Amino acid sequence: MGRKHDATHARIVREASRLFRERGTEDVGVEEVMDAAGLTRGGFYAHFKSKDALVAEAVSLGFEDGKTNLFGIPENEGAPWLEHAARRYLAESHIDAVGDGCIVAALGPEMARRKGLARNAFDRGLAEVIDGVRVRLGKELGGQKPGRAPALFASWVGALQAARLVRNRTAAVELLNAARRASLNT
Amino acid sequence: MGRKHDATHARIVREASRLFRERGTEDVGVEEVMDAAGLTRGGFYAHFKSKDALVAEAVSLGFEDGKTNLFGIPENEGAPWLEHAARRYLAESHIDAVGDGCIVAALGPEMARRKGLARNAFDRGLAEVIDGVRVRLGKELGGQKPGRAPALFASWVGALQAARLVRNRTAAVELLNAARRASLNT
DNA sequence: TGTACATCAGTGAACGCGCGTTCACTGATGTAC
DNA sequence: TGTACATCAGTGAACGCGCGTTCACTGATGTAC
Repeated sequence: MGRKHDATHARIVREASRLFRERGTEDVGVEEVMDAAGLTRGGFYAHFKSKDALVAEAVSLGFEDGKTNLFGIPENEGAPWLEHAARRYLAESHIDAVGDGCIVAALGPEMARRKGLARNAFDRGLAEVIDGVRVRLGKELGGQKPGRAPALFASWVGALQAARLVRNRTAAVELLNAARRASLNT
Repeated sequence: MGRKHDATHARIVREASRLFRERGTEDVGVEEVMDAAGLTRGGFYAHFKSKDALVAEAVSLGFEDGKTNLFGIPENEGAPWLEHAARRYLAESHIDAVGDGCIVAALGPEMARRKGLARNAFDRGLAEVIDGVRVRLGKELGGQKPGRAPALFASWVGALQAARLVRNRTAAVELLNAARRASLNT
């Protein structure tokens, strides 16, 4: 279990996380993930106990990406966190960046049906994201409306999913903008 | 193509629509759908050209269910449509009623990745639902805020998905209530 | 510095298995006279 | 009303194929003396 092993492991997880977000966990097989990492199918089980274990790690990485995007925003900026985060999450570029985008928007319903390691990893990640939103929202609103965080984040997820379903790009961007305005009012 | 054929066809589509919403279109096979309809695998292709064709019909039926739930509300009641619809869509019972519930919340992201007949049926259904929301909202708000409908519906979808992901039932119901309150304010 | 051996990281072929799809067949229902 | 035939609706076995998983093997790297 040397450095090379760890680096390869991380590469597999990163490719898997991207592919799963782009096309779902059922449509992407072990071989395709290993191909993307520049390896062959057989080596997979030297790194993961099962595909479920890979999905779990890929999900956790997805949440790390998500937390970076949501919370990795300069705190000492003029505008409040909520405005920054809403603008970033509901950006037009997020419509296309499926593989690097929010894992809840990409895999939420599919994870809700799932059991095992992957589901556990998803539960943990989602709780962390919502807690993060709650904390930052609480600071800005001075402790009022503590229960807003989960529904607020959920409205962003729904908006992004809908924007990806709407074929008309202008309508999709308008939808994101309307969701952002609704988030900032109140 | 007699009456019996049509009745069987409808039964297959209904069972398929329920199973797909409950467990996704990839995890549910042709055999399981036929089993649920009390038939054997072989008869499937006397009814559908392909599994994709079945998914398309199941999706359309799902949207018919959804439109009935959203718009089949007595118009001559005291409270406005928006309040009725939000209360119904964001009801606690909708968390559990996956197979009979909103098909956008169940299959949205998976449909966004799809092509073919099923995707076309989904696009058509979603556009009809959003148009319906727009019309009813326009009547009540007297033509102001015409662009709110898509983001409003999307926020409901996101809230329902999130409520299904949250393991704590109390927190899930609070999330739905917060989403409802946010929909009614503004 | 060189040699011998152990461990590591990955290869490539093979395994069951379940899937979507096809097809020859069968029993039931409907129609013609 | 009865008989002969055609059509209908569904059966059950079989087909390729791709999947997750296993495993014997190999070349490269590291370690001991």
